[in-house]
Amino acid sequence: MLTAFLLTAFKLFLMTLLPRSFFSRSPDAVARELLGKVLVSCIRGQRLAGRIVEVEAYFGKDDPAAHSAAGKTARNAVLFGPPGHAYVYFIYGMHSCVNVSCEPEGQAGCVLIRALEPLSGLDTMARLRGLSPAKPKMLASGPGRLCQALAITRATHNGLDLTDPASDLQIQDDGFRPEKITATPRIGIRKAVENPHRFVIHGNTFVSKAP
DNA sequence: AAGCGGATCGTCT
DNA sequence: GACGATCCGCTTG
Repeated sequence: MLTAFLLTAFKLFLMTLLPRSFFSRSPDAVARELLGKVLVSCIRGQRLAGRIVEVEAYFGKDDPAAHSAAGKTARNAVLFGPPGHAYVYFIYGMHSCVNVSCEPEGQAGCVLIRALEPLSGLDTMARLRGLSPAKPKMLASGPGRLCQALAITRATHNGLDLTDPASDLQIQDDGFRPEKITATPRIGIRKAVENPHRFVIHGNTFVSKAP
């Protein structure tokens, strides 16, 4: 009991918030290095957290599949702002998906977070997902699922600064480093289908789809 | 195990 | 007025 408490305290102590400079780079580089980091959502004082195990890179220039391909609009404006902010969009009439803006201000690259390995707050995640009992792989394996599990919506989270210590949505580093990363084509798009800009932690069972 | 279609609505043409 | 960076349940094999 005491040991568990000390381990938890030590782990929290080791947690660091990723700085804005981390995100002010190419989406490919940010995507790869986001694997293994921890996405944290604080909802009504509770900490819902999961390790990022699957991501996709989208580019501000020369990427027909990106939401920013046709230029800046009210919907995608966050992508053209400073790096390290949440771009949350609503899709198919019922799902939310969350991205992190990358590259310097004015360039619209981003990384779509596609799957988490749940770490804390699993009971609440299951309730938010409408699942009982909680099957861990059903909680946050998929971009729509993870937003539902962490209560992320466009109305509440779009534009949040993920590098702000006071933010209710953060990305933290707990020291975990993936042993091997696999690159595959991106999922669910119809343009630029071939380019391998989807990255997963090799062998992780919480990815949304087998490689 | 894999494939199909319905649900559902904000955004841009 | 069409479509989409999805999910789920149902069907078939």
